[in-house]
Amino acid sequence: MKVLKPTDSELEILQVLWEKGDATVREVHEQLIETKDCGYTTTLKLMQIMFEKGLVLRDDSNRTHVYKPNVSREKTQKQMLNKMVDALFRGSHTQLVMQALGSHTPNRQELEKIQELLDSYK
Amino acid sequence: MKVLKPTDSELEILQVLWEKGDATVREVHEQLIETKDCGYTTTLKLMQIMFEKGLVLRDDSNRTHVYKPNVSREKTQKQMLNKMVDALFRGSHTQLVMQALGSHTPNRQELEKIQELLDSYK
DNA sequence: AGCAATATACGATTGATTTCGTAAAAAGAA
DNA sequence: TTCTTTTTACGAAATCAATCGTATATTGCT
Repeated sequence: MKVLKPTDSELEILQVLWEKGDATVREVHEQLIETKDCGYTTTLKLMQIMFEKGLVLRDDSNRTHVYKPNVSREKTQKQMLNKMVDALFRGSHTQLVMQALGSHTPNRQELEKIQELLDSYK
Repeated sequence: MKVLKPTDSELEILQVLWEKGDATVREVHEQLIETKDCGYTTTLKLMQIMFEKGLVLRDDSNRTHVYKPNVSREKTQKQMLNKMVDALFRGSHTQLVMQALGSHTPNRQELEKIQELLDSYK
């Protein structure tokens, strides 16, 4: 399986699809224009390209096509995290963890979750 | 100050400059071709563009210009980390930390470092 | 002085990303 | 049926990223 690297715009669309499970172009677009400014056909075109790339699946048995993700959130997270670790943290995951923890203080609940995972490694 | 988002190639060059402190195009290029394949003028052009963007400074008082970073590694890390948290982790730094920890087991020393930071939050 | 090596400048190309306009088909309303 | 709305398809423009070729200047060597 080849590695697919979603672009920024594609990630925005994947976000919506991951949240909803599946969605039409209209639904995705309505969500997108909350935070960015572009026309309907732009969203459509992007999703068509994503389909060609295999990033999403679509059901075109009805006039209004329904799209759903063909890459998992977790896998994409891992992939892009690894890329970032290589490009910015000299390959050290731990450095990235330290930086992420350092720039944002977790609340009590989050602390516990992290502690749990940490303990499982000891 | 405007947010500058280095491209992948620019990050590769910044890596070298961060390591060395400063460097000529030749020095950067020699390092780059260890891992990627491109011509000297390509590296030169990229560094010139980075200068125009303000990503690097350069001393052109001598024929051979000397470049140095104009953005810190740390700040760039934070910036791109935040972007990634927004784009992929629903804004949750903790989610990113969990994912990073989960996909790569830290060794004893790293565990301690993380534990220390964690403790400082309790 | 003449030649080779090295440096910068700059334009051009290629490919990917993002955007939009327009056309055509389908569905729905008057 | 006729008009409007919604949808997909498609092509094209605009921008950016990455690459290279060529020209020109400078340095250093013979």
